[in-house]
Amino acid sequence: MAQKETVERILDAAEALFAERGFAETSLRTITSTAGVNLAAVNYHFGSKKALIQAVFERFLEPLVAEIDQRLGVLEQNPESINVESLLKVLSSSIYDVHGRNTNRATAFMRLLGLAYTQSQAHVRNFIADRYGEAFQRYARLLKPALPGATDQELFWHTHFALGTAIFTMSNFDALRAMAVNDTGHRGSVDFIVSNLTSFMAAGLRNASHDVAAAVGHDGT
Amino acid sequence: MAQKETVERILDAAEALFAERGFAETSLRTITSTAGVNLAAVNYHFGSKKALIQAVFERFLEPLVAEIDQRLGVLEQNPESINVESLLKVLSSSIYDVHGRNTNRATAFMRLLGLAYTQSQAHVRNFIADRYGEAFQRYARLLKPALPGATDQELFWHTHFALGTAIFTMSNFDALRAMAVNDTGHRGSVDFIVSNLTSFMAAGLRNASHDVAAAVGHDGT
DNA sequence: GTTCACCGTAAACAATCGTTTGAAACTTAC
DNA sequence: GTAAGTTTCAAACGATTGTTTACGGTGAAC
Repeated sequence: MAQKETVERILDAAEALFAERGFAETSLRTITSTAGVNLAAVNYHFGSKKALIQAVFERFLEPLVAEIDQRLGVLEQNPESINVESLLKVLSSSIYDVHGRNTNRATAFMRLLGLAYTQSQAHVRNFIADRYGEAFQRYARLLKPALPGATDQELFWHTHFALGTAIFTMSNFDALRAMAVNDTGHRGSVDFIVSNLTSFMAAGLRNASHDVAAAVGHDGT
Repeated sequence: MAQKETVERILDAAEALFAERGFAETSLRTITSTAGVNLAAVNYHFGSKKALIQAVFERFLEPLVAEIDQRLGVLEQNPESINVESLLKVLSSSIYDVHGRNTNRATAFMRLLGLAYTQSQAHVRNFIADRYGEAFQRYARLLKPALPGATDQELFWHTHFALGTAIFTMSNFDALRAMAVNDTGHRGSVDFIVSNLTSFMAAGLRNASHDVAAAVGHDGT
């Protein structure tokens, strides 16, 4: 029971603590103490703190990307069913299916994804880009014909706008829900929020290109 | 020349370094050394690192919020001119006018705004909420009639979706631009990106409500 | 010329960080 | 039961962190 238990306990604790406070703000000592293992165990099993961070991402991204990839394969067999909404649905459904009803885990991971972008940790971005860049490119290839009329530049920025919308919302999910119940009296079901989020992203992707053309010259310097 | 020079040199260096690496990742020693002042000067003039962080935000939020507030006052005198686009334009124009053509400062400023949300620094969020919460509420009051047909719940979530889009883009501005030049060959001018961002947010705000109604029951549990 | 308040400086402070060490405890295999 | 290999452990390492101290310098007030 030795290794596997220790390694997974470290990963569980690290995942939760990183999501809660960030990478630099979480020390190995708080990780190992909440995991109930010795301090040296992290460097023994993972080698370094950076490697631990990457392992946390790897554990989560591996099954998720596999699920997305498989669903994209299914979608490609019915090309006429490919559109913005169905492509977005692939993502939300994959997250939901891979990590099931464990909403805490899913939101914790989304916060991690957001932190990977925001915290300067370049090695995390490089790791993700190296490891899963191919999957992202496949997704982008399918999205492009679903948004006819958009230039490559527009496609890039609009997809990252949509990505940002999702990451921000998920990474602050609990805080936003608390504010929502305070402001509106309704907490909002997960389905309700995800549906609204998907609609927002789809509307932005679909309509931004048409609206922006008149407002600015496409210099792109 | 003593005090003013030192204080502003510290603020300049801190602003640039915080934007570049984040708060926890920037030590007082690197701040004071790039500012060319003594290490103890930070604690002497500001009291602590937290107070320095707040001072950095205060220095650039103060004129910005004042500019936004003034523009909202102008807008309110022509109520028929109030719509989603004009309200979003108030924000982008204010940033542009306050920090002028100094693109570096503006993007650094954007990253700081994003970091304020993302980095767990609770004291920053509390400071901003206490200081500038009133201005945010005024903006929200003007936005509501600009989005007729949306329920309070939808209004809340969609505005926070838009907020997330902007914050994510801002806080990763340089990284996204680097990816853009890699993927598309174009870096994208600030005007181009801001225009696309505004269009994306406006499209999302306008159209999300209509699209979502059919897709999910408005349970909001 | 002395006082006084303010500012800059070098040095040290205590705390915390990630990492390493060397030996004990354990598991596995023969 | 012994040897080999793996995992755990307490302790320490060197480096870096934010903060404080004690002292030197400056310039205006009177």
